[in-house]
Amino acid sequence: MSQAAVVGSEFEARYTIGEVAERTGLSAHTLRWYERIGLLDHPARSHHGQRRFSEADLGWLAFLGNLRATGMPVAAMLRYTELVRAGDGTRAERRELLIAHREEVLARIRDLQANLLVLDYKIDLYGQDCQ
Amino acid sequence: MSQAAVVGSEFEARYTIGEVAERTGLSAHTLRWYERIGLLDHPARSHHGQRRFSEADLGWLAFLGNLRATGMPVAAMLRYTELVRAGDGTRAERRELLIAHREEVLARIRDLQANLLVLDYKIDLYGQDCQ
DNA sequence: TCCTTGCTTAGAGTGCACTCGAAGTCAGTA
DNA sequence: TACTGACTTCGAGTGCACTCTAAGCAAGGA
Repeated sequence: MSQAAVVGSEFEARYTIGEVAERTGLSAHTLRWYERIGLLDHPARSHHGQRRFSEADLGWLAFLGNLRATGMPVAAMLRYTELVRAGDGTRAERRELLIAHREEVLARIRDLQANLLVLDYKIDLYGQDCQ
Repeated sequence: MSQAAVVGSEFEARYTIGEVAERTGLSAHTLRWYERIGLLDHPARSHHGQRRFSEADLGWLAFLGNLRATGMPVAAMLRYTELVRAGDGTRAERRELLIAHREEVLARIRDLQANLLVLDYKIDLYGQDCQ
């Protein structure tokens, strides 16, 4: 990590794309792609034109990571991002979107667990020695 | 469902591809594709050359459905299928394969639950009215 | 007779989420 | 001086799991 990253506020822009790639597990290509499609605000630039991401950018990427890890499609993440950009008037709608997504994730977990039972049963059968 | 489906043994072949499609939720196209790539044994044929699936075929498809629903890639399902075809000598290996898969699924569930906590937190924040 | 459902092969198309390549430039570091 | 890593556009490629089309034919039911 760069020395410049040791101090500073949430909005101070200091991480290079390479550093952010390492921290988030996304590739530099993907970060630029996120920016291009609108998932990510255009980050600050250094005086040489290189991207410099802030703590706030990292936080946003981490949240996108949560959505992604729970299987939200990019199109829905984009919708959410646009609501955030649209300001406080969209808070209720954002909340509903997250709640609907949570329901889907819960349903997926239940589904996985149900299917897991069948797997367990099959594994048990193999543990004995018929069929 | 056809009348012919009312009685008969596990190995009696009686379901048309359309009936199987309806029962499994897979399309007729996909069923033929499964057969072509080796996920499914060639089913019996009627005297006119049409596929006639047995109860046993349906059972196998249901099990494949479990694997699929837990996110097993087709390549791994194929590996498992080949082990089944190879006979009883592969039972230990099949069991290990299923156990390894179960571990992955459990890990995925844990991961979903962890990410869900963040979502819950965010939803809570929206429930109040800051940030 | 017409409609539905089935059959065949081989290949193309779909949707998602990246992922990479080309091709050239620029800045900082060892 | 050489190397590394950043920059640009933008289109093509990847991998997965289907999904469909074409084109023509056959059987069964209303």
